[in-house]
Amino acid sequence: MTTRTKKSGPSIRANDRIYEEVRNGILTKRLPPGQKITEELLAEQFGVSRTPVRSAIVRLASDGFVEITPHSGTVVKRRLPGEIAEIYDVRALLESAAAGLCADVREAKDLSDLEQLHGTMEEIFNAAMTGGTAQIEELSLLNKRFHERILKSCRNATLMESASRLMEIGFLINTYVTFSREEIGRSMDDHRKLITAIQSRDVHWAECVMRSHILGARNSLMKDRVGSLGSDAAGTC
Amino acid sequence: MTTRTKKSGPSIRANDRIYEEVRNGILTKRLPPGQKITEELLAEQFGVSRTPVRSAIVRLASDGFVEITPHSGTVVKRRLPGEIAEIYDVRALLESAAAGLCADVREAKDLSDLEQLHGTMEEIFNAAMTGGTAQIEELSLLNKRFHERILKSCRNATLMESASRLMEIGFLINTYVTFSREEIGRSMDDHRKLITAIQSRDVHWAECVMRSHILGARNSLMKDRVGSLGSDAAGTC
DNA sequence: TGCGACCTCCTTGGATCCAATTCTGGCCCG
DNA sequence: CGGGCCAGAATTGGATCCAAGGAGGTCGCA
Repeated sequence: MTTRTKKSGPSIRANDRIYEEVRNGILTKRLPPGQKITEELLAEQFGVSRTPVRSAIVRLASDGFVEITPHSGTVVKRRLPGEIAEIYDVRALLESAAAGLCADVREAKDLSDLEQLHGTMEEIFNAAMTGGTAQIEELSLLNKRFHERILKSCRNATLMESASRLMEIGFLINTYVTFSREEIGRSMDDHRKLITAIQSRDVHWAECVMRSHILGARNSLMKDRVGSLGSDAAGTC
Repeated sequence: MTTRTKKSGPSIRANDRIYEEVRNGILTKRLPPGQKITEELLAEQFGVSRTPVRSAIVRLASDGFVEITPHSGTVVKRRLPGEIAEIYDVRALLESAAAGLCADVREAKDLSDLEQLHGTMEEIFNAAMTGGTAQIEELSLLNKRFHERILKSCRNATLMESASRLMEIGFLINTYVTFSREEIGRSMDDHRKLITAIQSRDVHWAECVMRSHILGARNSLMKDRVGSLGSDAAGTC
């Protein structure tokens, strides 16, 4: 995770802009793993010198998005397939704990936010079911927000940060992996149950649902098939 | 965590040297929280230009050791007291899982390494008991190695990395916090039990011992007292 | 023809200079 | 006497230039 430097007011460092942009490119797979990144080229594309580009690349490397080999070059980091399972295992650990804590404190604002996020997701999903084209990217984003909202509500910034970090790297892998419509439906059911568990302050239930939710996604990802929905379904967890 | 750039052979980048050195200074509290860091000064101290210093600082910021405010300066990051509890809570989660996994696979090399580390710690501790001056720093380092060894043996690099990251930040806080001789003794008992649990492949026991071990340390740290041993005892977990 | 050494080009690492911004201290005015 | 404003100094951000190291191609030799 990057300790973001405070961007106060109108002064945006080229540094930050480039970091953000390139990171985005990597997450959306516009810059695929193994893609070579040259400072010169980026500098040209952004209309700046190599200096801010270098800063951005150093940060990207520090955050695990790219890999620098001295005097040779920088490439978008390749992730081994096994890492997917690892990441999801750790996410299951951290996020189930977060869900439990969230159920324990159960603040009204947390619940209403989760309800709203889930409601929007259901709308989009149902629209897709009734013939509309699935806004998969939108669903994926909302899903991420849902998980992040639970992490935030556990009142442990360290836990939140550790898990967020893993989520981002995870998305870096599974964005193009497809899930079936059934799997997405099950995922949304999980979210529903999660909200209910938190609502009823059932710490243990919340933990178990979250763990099951994430390990389920892990299992789906492990049997790398192409999915029965479209060709562009996105991660469900 | 920093994705360390491969330092192949004899070519060491000034970049890396400075990062390592400053990070070390922060961990040993030679550079206390809130300490201002100027590129110019560091450059002078290391006999290089500001360029590699800037790279190092960017990495340090990315790894959460310092905080950059644009055009203003860089300071060693201050950690709120509450973060200690947070970090130990998450460590308890991650490392107990690692201990369980370690007990599950139970490879001979893992056990012998742990035995050896523990043996050395006992020697130093006993020497201190019989009148010798306690090598607190040495004990602290061995303790860190012990925990890292368990993390390594769980065969999940992601888990290891997440936990290591937290351990380092933790040491950043509690290096000067003192533990009593009794507490250090209890901590070593925990390690002993941990080895036994792993030896007998008792996954659940290993998990519980580790969790208790870390939460115990968390509790000790929370009642920030000065301790009954010397004035320089170090973290026990 | 295959292997190895060398050489050139490409890319990054570091140094230095200039620009932009923010902080500080002093001064003026109310 | 206090607060706000302005200017200078200090410090970081960015640009450009030069150096160092590595990868790939080519030529020569066995």
